[in-house]
Amino acid sequence: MDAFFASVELLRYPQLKGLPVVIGGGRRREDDVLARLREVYPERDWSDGDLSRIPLDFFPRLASYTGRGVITTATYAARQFGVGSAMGLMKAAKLCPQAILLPVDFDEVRRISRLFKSTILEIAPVMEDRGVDEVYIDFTHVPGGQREGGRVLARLIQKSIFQATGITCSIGVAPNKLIAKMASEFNKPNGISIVWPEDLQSKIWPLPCRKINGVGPKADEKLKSHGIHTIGELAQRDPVWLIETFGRSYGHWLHEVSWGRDDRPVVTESEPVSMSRETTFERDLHAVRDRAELGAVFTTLCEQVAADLQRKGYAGKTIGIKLRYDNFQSVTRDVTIDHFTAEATAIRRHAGLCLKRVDLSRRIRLLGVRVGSLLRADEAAALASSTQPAPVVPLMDQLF
DNA sequence: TCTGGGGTCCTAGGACCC
DNA sequence: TCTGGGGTCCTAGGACCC
Repeated sequence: MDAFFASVELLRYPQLKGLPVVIGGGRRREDDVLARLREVYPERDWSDGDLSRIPLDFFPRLASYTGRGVITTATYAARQFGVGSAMGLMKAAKLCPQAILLPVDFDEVRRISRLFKSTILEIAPVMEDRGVDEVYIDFTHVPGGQREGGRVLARLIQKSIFQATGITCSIGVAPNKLIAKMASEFNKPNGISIVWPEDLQSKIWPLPCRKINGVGPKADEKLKSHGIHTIGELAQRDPVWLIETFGRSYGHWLHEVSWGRDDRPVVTESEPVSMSRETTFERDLHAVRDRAELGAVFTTLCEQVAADLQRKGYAGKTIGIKLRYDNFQSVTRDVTIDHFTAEATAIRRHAGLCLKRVDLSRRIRLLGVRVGSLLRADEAAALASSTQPAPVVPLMDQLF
């Protein structure tokens, strides 16, 4: 193996080990739980989230949940009941009513996430950010990165992350990102897996196709309908047939990944393409009957996107909205304007026009606002001053 | 038992220009 | 008036990921 890629996945809330706990729901009554716990048990250190000595009946049971949230993550004890990430909390309550429901502590997650990444960067500078709890690392040019197939370096990273955050992670090392990602799942929650090119048949081919990063529920269903369940079965299919069945690009890609081939580099820097804010209402709203409420939420979303853009230093020129109706069908509308903006009023104005182009007679469960075609704010400003004539001073301003 | 929020990328048709 | 091909941009929807 001449290149070594590692996929590192951080595992949250290890201190809840053994308890059936489900985390999720967000922004609801349960948000108060941690605050209440801090009040009731002020002597305890809540920064490490150690809940093991608190009476269980103190916590809200999942069975009493009535909202619309989904599970962010669940302990292994809760997963035994079939609950897991992205599952609706109402469904989870049926499967495991005794589970304890905790809100997500977003600030804490962000803090740990930053610590996790900065710790890795000190050891291995070629790192790709894949979200709050996941990164790819290129070990190839890290001194000692190839000793024992990468295991020595992986061990050092794992140990350093644990010292910095108190949280465990699993690491997969392989010749490319695709295999490294799959390898990182072999030895959860605190393992290291090395997969060599010659391990393809024994370790990768027996896996279900769904384990491939990029094969989701739809593609998996279609593969199954053709009798393809494992990656090995996929690898045996004629690439021409795959292209005919799944399209030129996706079909070719399926063939390549089934043979463990992936030459994507680890990307250390990237510019955002869009920024958005969206919200699902507690109950479905109607454009006419709930006009005031909808209007207020809409304005808030526009202000939030504008604030996000300004804080991060970007401006965009494609402004759009997203609606989800009560039947879960989504529609989007967007418009591209002739200049870059990060202003809430401008976003609100153009998004408002987009809103007029969709069916507003049906009940709405979600509303979102998006700004795309982003450019760094300084570049956008330079562009504006170089391409536009001197700004026209409005008549009223000239007069007064 | 209905399914969060924040993203990226791909596809496909149509407009428009050369 | 009909007929080209290529390239780019815009828009809408959808799959997928964390």
